[in-house]
Amino acid sequence: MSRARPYHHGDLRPALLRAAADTIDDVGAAAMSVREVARRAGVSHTAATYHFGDKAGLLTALAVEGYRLLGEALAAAQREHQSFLEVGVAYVRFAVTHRAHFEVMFQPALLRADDPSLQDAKRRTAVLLYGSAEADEQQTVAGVAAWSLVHGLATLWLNGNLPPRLGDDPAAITRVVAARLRVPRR
Amino acid sequence: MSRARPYHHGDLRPALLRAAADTIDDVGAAAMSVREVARRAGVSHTAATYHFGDKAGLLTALAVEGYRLLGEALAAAQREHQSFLEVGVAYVRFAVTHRAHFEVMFQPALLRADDPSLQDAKRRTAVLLYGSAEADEQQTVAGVAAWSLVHGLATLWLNGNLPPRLGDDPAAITRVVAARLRVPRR
DNA sequence: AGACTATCTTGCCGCTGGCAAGATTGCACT
DNA sequence: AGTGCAATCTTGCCAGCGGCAAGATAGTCT
Repeated sequence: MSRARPYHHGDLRPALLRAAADTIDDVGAAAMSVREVARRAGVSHTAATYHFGDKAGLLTALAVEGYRLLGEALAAAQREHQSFLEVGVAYVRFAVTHRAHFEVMFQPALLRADDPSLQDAKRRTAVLLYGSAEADEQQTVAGVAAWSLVHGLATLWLNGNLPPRLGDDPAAITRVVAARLRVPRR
Repeated sequence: MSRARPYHHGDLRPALLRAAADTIDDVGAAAMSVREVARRAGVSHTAATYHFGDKAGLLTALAVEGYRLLGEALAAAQREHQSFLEVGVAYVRFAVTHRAHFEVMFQPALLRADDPSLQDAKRRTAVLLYGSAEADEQQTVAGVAAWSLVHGLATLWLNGNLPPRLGDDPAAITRVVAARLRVPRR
């Protein structure tokens, strides 16, 4: 067989990020181990440490990737629908379809909070969600309200704290629930 | 010295729960170790295992306690203010003043999801927040919207994702932000 | 007093994260 | 084409962790 795994992987960093996301999907962020992630990627656990420094570094990289993906998803929703509501739906959809990323992004205890790329990613997302620093206060409040609602809805959905009677389609639930929010004044 | 720690602690279970909450406040739920909790309580780590079965059992007991405390806080707010909004404020206040409990309550991956006392506690809280199973759909949706908003606001506050310009008083922020919610029809 | 049970400890195991040292490889420069 | 160098990955090691089995201690009931 030709593919007798070469000494140099060649594309290990993204492979490790994929393996980490898969592992977290399976066992949760808290139970994820660097060794298991490395096993899935077919390398030793210190190979992961080499690329990310330590476990927190790996999770931080995953969170940064998550903020990037979320930003793209939200921008795409805004572009396609020109609708505030559909951006919220895209937020919940992202949380549900990227459980691992979403979970890590909002557990700062697992991350290197001082990492510049992380701070950058968070700042960019914040601007998308509640406007830049120069926005007026009303707009900021409206953004925070909307973000809070969809964020809470997504997390409550993910950990099974929503009443079953609302059905099992997160997007549909979001549309119904978010309707209770007063439309933001432009 | 008289208190040369007797073989039998006498009140270990609650002492361990307190120690666990303190530890989580310090290092986060993921980094909490049974051994550290036991050290803080002055016993061996297997003493904790004896009372709670395993680590998930300890965290489950903490979550159950959290649901109970939250329920009491919400009921008190309702009783004192007769205000839907102030119940939401109490929710956020609880999250901020009981970080450890709050963190554990909403991370089911850390818990024994099948524990009857946990399911019971969750059910009771759900009734408080979005009405009983017999409530009409409109009321349920309004409850879910309100719960989502305050839950999202609390978690975003806890992990530093809110814009600084809103100030540093969670209760005040809640009042401003929750005002964006349409008042529930009675 | 003696038996029984609840509570807690010690000793052990495999797994984990991180460090140090060494092996392998690609690349730059000559 | 070869040679030095830096990047990439491995092996070996350590203390700390969670969980199990066995044993020690103490309160309770008769």
